[in-house]
Amino acid sequence: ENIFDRSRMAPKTPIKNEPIDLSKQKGCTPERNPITPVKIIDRPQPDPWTPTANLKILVSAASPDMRDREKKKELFRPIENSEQSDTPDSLQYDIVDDSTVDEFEKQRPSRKQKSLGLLCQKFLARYPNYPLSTEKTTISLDEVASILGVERRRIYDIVNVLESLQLVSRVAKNQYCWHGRHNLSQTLKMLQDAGELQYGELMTSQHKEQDLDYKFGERKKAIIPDSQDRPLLDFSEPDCISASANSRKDKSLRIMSQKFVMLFLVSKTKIVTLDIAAKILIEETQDTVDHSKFKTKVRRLYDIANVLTSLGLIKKVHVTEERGRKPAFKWIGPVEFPKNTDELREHSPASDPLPETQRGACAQYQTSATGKQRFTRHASFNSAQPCEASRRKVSSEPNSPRQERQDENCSKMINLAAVCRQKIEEDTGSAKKSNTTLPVSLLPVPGDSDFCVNPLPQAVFPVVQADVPSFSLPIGISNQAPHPSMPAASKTENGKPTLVPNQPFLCFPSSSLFMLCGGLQENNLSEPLPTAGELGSRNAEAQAAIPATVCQKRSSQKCSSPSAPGDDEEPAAKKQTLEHGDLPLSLVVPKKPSESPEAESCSGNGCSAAVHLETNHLDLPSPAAPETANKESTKPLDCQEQGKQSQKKEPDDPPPGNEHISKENANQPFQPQYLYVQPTAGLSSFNFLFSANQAPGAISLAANQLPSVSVPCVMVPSAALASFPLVPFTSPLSPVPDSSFSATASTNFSMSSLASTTPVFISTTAVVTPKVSPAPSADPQQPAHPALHLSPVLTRSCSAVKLDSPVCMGHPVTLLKLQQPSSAPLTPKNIRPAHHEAFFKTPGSLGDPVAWKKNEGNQTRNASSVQRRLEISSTSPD
DNA sequence: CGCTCCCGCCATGCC
DNA sequence: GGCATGGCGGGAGCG
Repeated sequence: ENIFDRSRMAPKTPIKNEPIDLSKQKGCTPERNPITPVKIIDRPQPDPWTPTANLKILVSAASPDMRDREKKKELFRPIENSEQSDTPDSLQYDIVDDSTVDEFEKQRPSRKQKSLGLLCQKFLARYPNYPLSTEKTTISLDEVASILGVERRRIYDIVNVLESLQLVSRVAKNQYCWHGRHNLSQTLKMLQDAGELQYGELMTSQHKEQDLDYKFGERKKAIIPDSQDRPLLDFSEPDCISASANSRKDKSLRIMSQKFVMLFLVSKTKIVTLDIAAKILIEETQDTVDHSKFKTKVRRLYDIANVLTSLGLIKKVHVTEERGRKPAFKWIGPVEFPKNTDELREHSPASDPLPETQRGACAQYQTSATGKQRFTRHASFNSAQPCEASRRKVSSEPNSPRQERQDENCSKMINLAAVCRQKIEEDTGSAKKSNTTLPVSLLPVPGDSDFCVNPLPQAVFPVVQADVPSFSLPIGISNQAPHPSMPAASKTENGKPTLVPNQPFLCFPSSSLFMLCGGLQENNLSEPLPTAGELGSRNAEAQAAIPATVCQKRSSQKCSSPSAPGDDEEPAAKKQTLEHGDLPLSLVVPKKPSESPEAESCSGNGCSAAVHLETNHLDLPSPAAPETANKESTKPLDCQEQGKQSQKKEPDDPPPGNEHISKENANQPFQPQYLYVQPTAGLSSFNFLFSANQAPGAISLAANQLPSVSVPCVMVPSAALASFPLVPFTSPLSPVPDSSFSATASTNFSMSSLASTTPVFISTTAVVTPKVSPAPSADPQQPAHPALHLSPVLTRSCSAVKLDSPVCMGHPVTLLKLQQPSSAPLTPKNIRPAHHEAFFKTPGSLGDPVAWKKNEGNQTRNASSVQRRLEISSTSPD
């Protein structure tokens, strides 16, 4: 057969190598010949493979077609084999399919199967994210090409992008050196810096206008002066590489890749639409934009994006603009580096005492795998944390040997996680796109409009949960974990007011009332990445680690949010949600104002809100952190389950971590329950969501605040929703208290709008009392033993229980979560009232946003997510 | 139908 | 001239 092929193939490039039977050797040991392989295949036949064709084939096995196919198969097989053998990571997917499916199908490579992204994954699977410093892995292009069963040309595409990030460097002809992600964070930082210089202001410029920034209101300056790109970074050389080689033009792909990444890093929103990127890149090039060029650029960007996606640095999203929906990519990799800007930076390796490797791992994790990152992060965080964390938290834990271990573990875990993730993703397949749960969880992802739409069952919750927990955690908890980073980071970090959650929101049509039941968490948990499981194993250390992870998550998340609070997300998606949101949106924002003015500006836009939400999520997770340890233990299970369930998990590495956290949060404390109430009378178009968890007071607050918000829709964290089963109440409901609720609630609401405070509470717990009382006594929550302490399991059970019966009703479990915040010394109750007041007060009254923030920082956490939301809103109005 | 982006022709430049 | 690189864009797969 081989021969056969050759004959066909032959013509083109002379056989660089001698005819190799790639097929055979590949499987076996391709290694040796460095030579350029001959093209593996030429496409034997023109005939399109159609399912039908397959059938035919089947029918007549002997047909020539069959043969060809077979050939193809073989060709591909090598890939599969390599994958399998090489890396577990690789999708098993294919394999499975193969078994199940006809061989034919396998063979026929669908376009997807040949995608650059997939190819890149396979490629990456072959090498460790963080190779030991000692070992240098060299990559032979020919070898890889043959192993992966693709043309060299494709490998160039991958390698060029990887090289732009310094994951590899060119050593010699046909030889590249694999560096892994150790330097990734550094590289990204460099790019970020460079990007700021070049584009910095730019982000805004005209192009952007349209999109992201623009929306956000960032006014960016127009242009960049220097722009022209010099090659920003010539990483390549730095490494070991011999730079000798690069002369060729500018190697646009490499440069484009760097610039593209820079755009993300510079972008507040972290979302870059292809067209904008193309325009920017073209401009730099200075060319006049001509359509064809534009198209070409876009094609290249897709190539780059595919690789970056495989690296887990970006994900595809859609930005909805006035004009319509545009393809865009969102940065999901590490955002903050040590830079000054964000707190996050702290994480940065610099501070870390850890060995490079470890650092690398950290970095990797970020980029790469899901949950892993967290760990790494936190490890790094720990070290780093001091900065922020220290402030808030107590001690930053220095890196202890423990950390190192953790790191190691982390790396391992990460790998595992990565693998798992991949699998999951694969399994999930398309799923991610839509939900991207992971992303969500990880990222707050508000961005994706899609998300908004989709309530995911999965992971998302974290967000919700996060809200509460986060508060607490950050506050008190932090101690343990150095993590302060986590929650703190987002929120506390800087002392800024906590961020509002990033959570993605769900929009509900104003309709009747919906009860959301808590308990979802579990589901959410599902998301937990394998990583978590792994982590769990380690758990022991976990505590420390966990927090770290949390931190990481946060950091990651935060990064996004904090750095660009407003922008974070997607604008588009948000927009949808935002629409209503405008008001509300603004809410969130406040937190960061300090840092990002932008955010503020953005806040105006819905965007900010989204961002905030995300933040919250982050926060939440953080709180969870402590719990995490516990969870971890549990997690493993969860993970599995999750994997199945959630599948969603996406590539985002971080998410997993978050997820975990979230889960944790969810588990314990919080099962947030929300009520969605349509406003009956008073408010014309308002719908409210209440969180059961929150103290009644909170609710009441809402009412007060409401005025500011007049949105037809209520935004709910998607996560939350997802987690909860929604029960639509058509109208007043069942007799159950709920019904009462509904009634009351509605009234209240209306009231609220008018007056104030009656809080409507539905919580299962005692809370139910609708205390209208001004104060939200919040206390009910007191219980709040730190959820953390609670064993996740217990919590779950509890939640479950609650849910079960009344659940629908929304007996919400109010849990402790609030308390968690308790960790904070403050008495929640006391505090709350204050908050509430503040919150409730009209934004205007708020006047002291600062106070708010303060409160938030401390108390806020205590407050339920809802409150926060409110708060946020209030602020924004400001 | 339009978004994606695979595929591979062919230019560029080194040896 | 041979070969390594990689720019580039036609056009097909896919949703």
